[in-house]
Amino acid sequence: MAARVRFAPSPTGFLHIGSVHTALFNWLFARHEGGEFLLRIENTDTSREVAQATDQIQESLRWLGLDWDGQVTFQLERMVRAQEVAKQLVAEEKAYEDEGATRFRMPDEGVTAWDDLILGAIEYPNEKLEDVVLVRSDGRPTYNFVSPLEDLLDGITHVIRGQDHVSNTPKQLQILAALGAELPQYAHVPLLNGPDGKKLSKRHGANTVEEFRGAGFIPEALVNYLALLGWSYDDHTELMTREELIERFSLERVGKSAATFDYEKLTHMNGVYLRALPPTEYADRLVAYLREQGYAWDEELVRKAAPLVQEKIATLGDFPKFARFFFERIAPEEPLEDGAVLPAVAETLAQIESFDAATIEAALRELADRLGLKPRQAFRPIRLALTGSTVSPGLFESLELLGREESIDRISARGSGLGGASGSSAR
RNA sequence: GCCCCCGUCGACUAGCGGCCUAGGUCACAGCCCUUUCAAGGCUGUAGCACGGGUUCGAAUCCCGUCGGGGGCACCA
Repeated sequence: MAARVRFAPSPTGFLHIGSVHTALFNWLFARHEGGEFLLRIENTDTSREVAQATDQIQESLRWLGLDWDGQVTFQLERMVRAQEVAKQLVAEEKAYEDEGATRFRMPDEGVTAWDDLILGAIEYPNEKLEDVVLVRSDGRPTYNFVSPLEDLLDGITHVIRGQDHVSNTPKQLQILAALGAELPQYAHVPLLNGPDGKKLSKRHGANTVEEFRGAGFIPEALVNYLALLGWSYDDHTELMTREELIERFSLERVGKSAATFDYEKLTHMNGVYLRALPPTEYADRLVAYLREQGYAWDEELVRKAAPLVQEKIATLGDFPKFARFFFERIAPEEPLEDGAVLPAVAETLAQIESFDAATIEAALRELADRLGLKPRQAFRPIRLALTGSTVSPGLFESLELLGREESIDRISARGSGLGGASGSSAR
């Protein structure tokens, strides 16, 4: 039988990165096995918020490239079916009515055991199993009942989920057994922690797919990084394409212990992916990102600036700060302690025949040499006057892009009203 | 409190009894390159939680301790 797995998020807000992690493992497993990856929404009502969250989840998965098979299913649609099954269980005396609710009769001797594909053999003493509520007194079935029931209905062969579900497993196993179901295999993947070892939360930084997207991470980097949390291919391979991940993924190589989400490593990897992009595609992504983020900067100028920053920034989100000076004048972040060279620079720039990076560089180096200045001494004030910062893209390329007139303007205007923005503004 | 799971550098991990004076990556430090910042190159700091066993031999197997996480709802 072909493998069939499912990702079953509850529609509460945005998709959390921890959920994405288990979704990814499900997806990689399904694709590797040539099986199916189902998307099931565990909704318990049909409010507007749920509808929005449902759309959001799908949008996030699409952005990540985690495509699912078949139609999205909703837990709520299975409510009546679940109630019927509960009645059947009562009729068979495997469950009983209790103050209006339906409870499952758990065995109180022996152990419930299963061979977890990741954790290995696990035994759970049945005496610790409570008679869980199957259906609430208001008629709504509970998670621990519907979830395994839906797995049965959907023909799920492998339940791949977070380790926070291991103690639910014996309960669900008992319910499934009472239903006469063929039991699925279970694989509990390690949880993700924040840098402080605690559960990943708001204060650790980006948390949801949307936040990572907004911060300028790109999906292939995020997917690659996430795959490496709790799974590894060998002792040295880290950069892998989507296809390589699918080809190499296996549950046998998934680790048992929780992993700490390291934003710095993700950022580094994102930079690696960004730099490896063909220039045109890099520009495309940058343009799309800036548009998404609400920047109204001139697209042609963004495309021209793109190659100047590609080698420099690790996330698309760094672009606005790093390259804003291309779009508006910026007051120097620190005083020009030695701006004496500037008039000579302006003059030089006015005189050179062609205003391209190579010519500019040659002329300015010659100027610095003539003034007996080291390159870094001579160029620092120029960079500051031009970009407002001591950190920027290549100086000569930036001058070329800015153009002769604007460059000279900025260099001459220093001290006199610099900071008055011109051109289009952001947000 | 009870139950379950986990425990290799600061972080992610390789290691499934001898190949380990423990390898790779991020971070960190130094050097090189360099118009700044990155990138890149080279070098380095840093780890088998602890204590008992088993074995000729243990990071690898067993037990205990300690530590961490998860769960114990008419939440999902």
